[in-house]
Amino acid sequence: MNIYDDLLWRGLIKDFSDPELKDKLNAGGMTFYIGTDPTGDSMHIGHFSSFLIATRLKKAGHNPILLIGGATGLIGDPKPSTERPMITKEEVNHNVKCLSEQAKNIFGFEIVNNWEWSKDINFIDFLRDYGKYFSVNYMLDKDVVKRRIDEGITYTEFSYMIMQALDFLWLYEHKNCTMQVAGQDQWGNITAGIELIRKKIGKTAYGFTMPLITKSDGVKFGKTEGNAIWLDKEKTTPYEMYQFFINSEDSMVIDYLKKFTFLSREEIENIEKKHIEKPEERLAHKTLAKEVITFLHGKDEYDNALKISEALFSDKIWELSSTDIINNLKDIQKLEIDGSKTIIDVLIDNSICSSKRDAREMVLNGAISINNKKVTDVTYIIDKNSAIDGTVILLKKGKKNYYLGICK
RNA sequence: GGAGGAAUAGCGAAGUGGUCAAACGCGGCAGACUGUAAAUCUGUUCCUUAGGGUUCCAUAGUUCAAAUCUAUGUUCCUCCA
Repeated sequence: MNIYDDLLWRGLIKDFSDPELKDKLNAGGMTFYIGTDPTGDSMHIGHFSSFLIATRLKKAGHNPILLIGGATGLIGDPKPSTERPMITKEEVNHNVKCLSEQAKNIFGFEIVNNWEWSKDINFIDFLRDYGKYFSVNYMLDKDVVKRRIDEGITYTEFSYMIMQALDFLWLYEHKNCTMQVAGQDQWGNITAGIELIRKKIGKTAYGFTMPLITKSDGVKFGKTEGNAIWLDKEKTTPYEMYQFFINSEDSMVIDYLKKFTFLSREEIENIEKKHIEKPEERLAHKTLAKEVITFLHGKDEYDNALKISEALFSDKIWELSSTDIINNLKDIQKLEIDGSKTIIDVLIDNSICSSKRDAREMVLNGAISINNKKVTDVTYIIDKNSAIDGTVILLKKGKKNYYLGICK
């Protein structure tokens, strides 16, 4: 299967700048870029899917460049809802450094920073050399701007698309970069770049976007309990990531396999068949977790995540000794246990519950287990006596949240 | 610069002097059923030493009593120039 058909089958193509691009994609040999702004110090699962497209294209013989927006990150891409809070220059620099390193480790692409060519453009030149190519009418017609007309948009964010357009132009001129790939929310910015290149130097550039990955209710994919799933294993442990994927909705899991893994069409269709026959075995979920974690963190981390998950969710754990537990569960969240405390205090001190009222409610609801036994007594004392072998306390909140306490 | 309007819990949105810790919806969390899925049903969602305490943009006031009235300020929106 050629790359275009493969991307199409995986549902990774949303907007497409030019029908000609299809043949160009299949021919290979294009230099293209994919960008991200340094809004945080780690990429999350949302970046992952789009960067994987770059890997797919690379495998098809294209040449990827990764752009980190050290300049555009200082301005802020307009969100559909509200103005972004500005982040400090120090923070941006820090994030640029973290993201560059992370991207290099995971994907190994050439990395550029648009600060390099944006920093010396002065305001007058900006207006004369670039502003002149954009009519306000054209800019107002962009979806991101339109959606902000009622809410309000500052001149700063309004200007963002020009900055991104000049990135594309610069890369075209200096790196022979002829294509830009991004998420669907970037479509307006991509076309602005294509327009600028056409008007200013009379060349044709290309671009396409991938659709936003959502859950079945339309909510953006990639968050759990309000937190993003980060690619940095210090921020989201492989175990947490395993749990995230294993809990994917049945109705979406095949779609995720297409978008997050390199498995072939035959392999995925085969898994889909088994998934439909025996959904309770969750083969698709397990494969998804395995593929992604192995790609990001390697086989050892995956094996460990799998081992923890199987231990916690199969009751095998109760056959293990305290030493085994400590060695095997290194990724689950730790509890501070010193001396003896009531269960309420333990829940609050470890931010498992937000207040005493909340903690008491959890206990009374039967949501809290210590070493797999439900605790419904709010005065229950946690100390060595309640620990396995006098050292290990495994606390569970709800069905899926485990915490490990070690008594010394 | 001028004229109007708005600001309520994570979000949306009721409430226009006491019966308001503030209806309702969404979201979150938990329980039941399951397969660590979805759907459904139930409970819960400011803090608490369970007596109460602190809230409705901010500050100052009126009142026995303020989310609700007054003044000033802040922010946002609409229209006019």
